[in-house]
Amino acid sequence: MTAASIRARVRAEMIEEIKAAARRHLAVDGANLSLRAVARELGMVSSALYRYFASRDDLLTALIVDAYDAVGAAAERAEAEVDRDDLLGRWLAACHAVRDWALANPHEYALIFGSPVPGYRAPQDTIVPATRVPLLIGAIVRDGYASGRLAAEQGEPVPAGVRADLADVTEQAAPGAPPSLFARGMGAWTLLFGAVSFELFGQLNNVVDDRRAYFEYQMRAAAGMVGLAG
Amino acid sequence: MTAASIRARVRAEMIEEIKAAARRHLAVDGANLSLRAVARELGMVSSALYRYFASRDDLLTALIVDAYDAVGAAAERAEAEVDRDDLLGRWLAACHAVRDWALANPHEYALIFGSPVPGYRAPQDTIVPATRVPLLIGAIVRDGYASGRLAAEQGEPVPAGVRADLADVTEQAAPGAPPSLFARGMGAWTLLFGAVSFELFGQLNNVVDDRRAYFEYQMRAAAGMVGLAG
DNA sequence: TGTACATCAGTGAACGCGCGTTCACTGATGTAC
DNA sequence: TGTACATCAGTGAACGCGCGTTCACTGATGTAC
Repeated sequence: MTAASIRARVRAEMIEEIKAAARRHLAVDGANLSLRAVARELGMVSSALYRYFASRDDLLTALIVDAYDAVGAAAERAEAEVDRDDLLGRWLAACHAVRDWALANPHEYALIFGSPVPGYRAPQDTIVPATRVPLLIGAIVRDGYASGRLAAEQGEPVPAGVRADLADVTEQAAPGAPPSLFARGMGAWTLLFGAVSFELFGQLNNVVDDRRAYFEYQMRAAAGMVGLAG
Repeated sequence: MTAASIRARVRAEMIEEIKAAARRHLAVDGANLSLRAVARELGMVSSALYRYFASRDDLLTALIVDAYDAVGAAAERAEAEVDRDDLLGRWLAACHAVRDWALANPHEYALIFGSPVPGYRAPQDTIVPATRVPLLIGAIVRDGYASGRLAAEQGEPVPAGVRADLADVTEQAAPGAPPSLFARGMGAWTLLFGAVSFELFGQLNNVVDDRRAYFEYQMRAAAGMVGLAG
């Protein structure tokens, strides 16, 4: 291992340490992250961070990208363990993985699925990681359609304009499947994150106790909307 | 009109002006609202605000209560205009009212349905206003059940534990209706706010163009979940 | 009707903090010859 | 193998801001007699 590559590795480790400290500080400041507080926690002077991130927004972007990647990877990992033919099982595994990740990392979840950060403009880098969960849902839907278990039309008819709007994204996420089916998948995706947000952001306080059972019920209902058999 | 009541009215108007200025500043600072900025906009010195609100958190609480009341009132008003027998129409009217209000007041929406404000602890005062929309959905569901058009059981079976959890809140929101039906209503409620949040927080960017048509489709699908006939 | 007193809104200075970012610098480590 | 130079991480001071909250005060307006 050359000296240069050691230096690069140390640098990469330092970047990870900075991000880890910043993640811990999300709990305190929310998206209003303080560079100086992060530096203090690492025993550095605040200006030293500029060796690693060009600005506070750049650090925030890195946290956002990591968070999308982490929740996406968690969902993919859980879904991959389920028998390919068990469509409902794949969907539920992904749902619970998203929820478990969110409960374990509430502030990172809020960073990506909560209120937009005032004054922060998301750069292009966040787009691809943000698609991992929708792509996963697309894959389930596509498999269901390809094997003839999911119908193109079911339940509420999807208006022609909406189908046209979704043609592109369907081709990317679930190639070969009809947009009308993908539209239902997007409904399930919406219900998934709506349910996690409600739980995390306190709308279920004093309403539901067994959060996991309630969540699973709602996710089964979402699956029913899509046509995933029980 | 007595002098005392004039003084009280002027005071009430001042409180409204402060809240209006604060609402405008939500757009800039998000939940990280600056008292000094609000005072500046009103041409006052920051300490003067303490005649009206005991602290920054108190002002935030007032904004939160107002926001819940505003979105609740908007939904109630729209829903009230629809024929009582048109359950689907009542639901869709409420949905569009929520979405329209959110699009017109995105920062207030984010304040109540976005990430929790770091360091802010919601007092009891926010609980009742927060229930207006769920209560409205409860009323639709109750009417549907009372008139025999909504079945107690439909779609995914609701686990016994979840039904037990929801017994109390069902009795309050939809007295006489079965918790299994109200659980479906909560799914619709979740999908409603999930859809609005996705639209407002940017998850639909570059995905869907005709946001209104897409939203209405998803809300019809949510209605289908509950059993509201088309 | 006139006067003494109380109430209350708003001021301005101060306390004791915090922040992101820049800049010239030190000193260690690596590279090229 | 040894030396001159380049690279790079981290320092510390500074710039120019911001903030919530307290406190003694002024002066206008209302109340009680």
